[in-house]
Amino acid sequence: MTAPDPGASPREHGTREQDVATIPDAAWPNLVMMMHLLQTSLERQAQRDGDVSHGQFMLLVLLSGAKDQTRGLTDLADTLRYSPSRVSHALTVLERRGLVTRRRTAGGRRAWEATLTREGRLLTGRVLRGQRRDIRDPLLAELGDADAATLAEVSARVITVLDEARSG
Amino acid sequence: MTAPDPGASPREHGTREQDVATIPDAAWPNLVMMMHLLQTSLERQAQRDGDVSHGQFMLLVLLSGAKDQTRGLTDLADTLRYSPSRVSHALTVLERRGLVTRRRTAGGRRAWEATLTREGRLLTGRVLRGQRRDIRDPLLAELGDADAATLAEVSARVITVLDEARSG
DNA sequence: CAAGATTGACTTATCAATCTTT
DNA sequence: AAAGATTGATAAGTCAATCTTG
Repeated sequence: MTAPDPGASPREHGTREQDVATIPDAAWPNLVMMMHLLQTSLERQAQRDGDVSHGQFMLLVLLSGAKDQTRGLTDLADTLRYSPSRVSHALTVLERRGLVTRRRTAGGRRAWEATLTREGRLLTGRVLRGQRRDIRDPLLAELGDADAATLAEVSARVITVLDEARSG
Repeated sequence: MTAPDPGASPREHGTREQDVATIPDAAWPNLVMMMHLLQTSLERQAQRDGDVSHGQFMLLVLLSGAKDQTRGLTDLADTLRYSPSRVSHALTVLERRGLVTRRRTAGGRRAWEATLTREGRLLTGRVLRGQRRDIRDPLLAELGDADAATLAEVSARVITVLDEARSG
């Protein structure tokens, strides 16, 4: 399949040859389609290997990488751009399944924090392994180290831009 | 913010300096986070400028780029990896709003096709302009032509890989 | 009273079951 | 009967309103 063209200006091409000078015009539609397809893969895989949505899974991943497997709810929400409501609903489900626990933060604050349970750690590991095996590894292998490195850099820059657009 | 590390192997770094040889290890978490943040932006923008979900919007975009603004339902589903059900539900909403019409395909087949209405075209254009102005342009400007070109290529390759994983 | 979080109503997405046309 | 699409039940995400603690 060739990428469809969401976002490109409607214009005719004189030839079918790839026009190097206009490649940047394809950047956006390609990027949008790539993100869509990859996200779709990630969602299916998280559902299949862990019976969790990818949105829930990202919360688990954040916790699994945190000190004491614990982070504040507002912090989780800010990092992932989730609404407080979304975090709350998601944690309710995850807590019911015994994957996380919620408790008040120490220090007499009015905030709460979530902690990954042992079960949560196991599930997160299982889903991560499937993700690496079925999605990440084949993809990065296909790209090769050089392109993977470029992608890492570009992604980091995009993340920075989007972060600044939020806070700045 | 720095990218969190979903999918990276848990290992300690000896130093805080950026280790060039290990940049590819960051490719995956960066990519996952970038996709998440960008998708989030796209969803909010489509909702804001068109009162449609990004999932619905992509259907509109496919139609807007098609001959006679028309495509078969199965074709739409295949391209976007939507289930038949999802396409049907989405078109029901879009049709109710007067943005698309559904009719049987010519040629005595049992298939159906969807066509963008004039209103649908207007809305799609409006959302696309907002998307370009608020998301695409700032982002690609920040990246510069060279990186945008690389991103386009890499995205195209990823799309191909994911397409082959499906059909092959 | 305001920061921080939850609740409830509504929309979107998914999965299984069903209907329709050839 | 099988391709192509719809329907209906459930789960996830969003927005506005509300509860709670310092």
